[in-house]
Amino acid sequence: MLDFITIKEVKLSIGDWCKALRKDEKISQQVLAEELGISRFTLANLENGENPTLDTLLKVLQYFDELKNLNRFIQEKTDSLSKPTSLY
Amino acid sequence: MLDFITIKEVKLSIGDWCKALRKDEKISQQVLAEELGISRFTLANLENGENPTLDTLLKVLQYFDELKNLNRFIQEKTDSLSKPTSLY
DNA sequence: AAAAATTGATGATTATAATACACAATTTAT
DNA sequence: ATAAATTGTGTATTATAATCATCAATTTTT
Repeated sequence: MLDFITIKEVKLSIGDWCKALRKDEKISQQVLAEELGISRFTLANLENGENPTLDTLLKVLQYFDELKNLNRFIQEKTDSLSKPTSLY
Repeated sequence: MLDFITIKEVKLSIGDWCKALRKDEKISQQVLAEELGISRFTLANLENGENPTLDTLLKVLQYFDELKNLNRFIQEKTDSLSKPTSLY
């Protein structure tokens, strides 16, 4: 391995994702923040890899219709654990 | 569709995932919290679908070596957006 | 190149997540 | 069934995310 990843890196990835989603729809932080009912500062922090609440992240993902995909990803992970031990 | 998902549901999924990861290793909230340097209360809240910080979630995922997978998921999402518009 | 729009960043205040302690309720083990 | 361990939940306090206002810096538009 050696390719271990830090929490900070994941936060930056998440920030990049949120920014890409927003850019893709060509809306400003200002506008999106208003739509989500959060401050522009909070949104900027999320996009810049600061440490927001899970709620803030999920609000953004919900707006861009990414909640279902994420939920599927998570549930698959959970299911693979609760299964009778993948015998092979 | 009609199968839209709420933020609360995703939080519960995330909590279930974290709990499943912990149960899979057969360690208590107490022990895991100490390992992560967070309070047992914070960990319990995460597992019960409350609203933690992203940092708390990522600490748990890091412990169970799930950061790399998550990061890949996120970056794929980001890449698919920054690509030259999937022409079809 | 200038103007306009967008974004990054600061300080002060508010809201809330995190901590610490305790105890009840539940789950697991004997 | 009892005891032990684990987990959920309460209050009080502390740490920090979120808000609000503002201004500088950057990016985009004309």
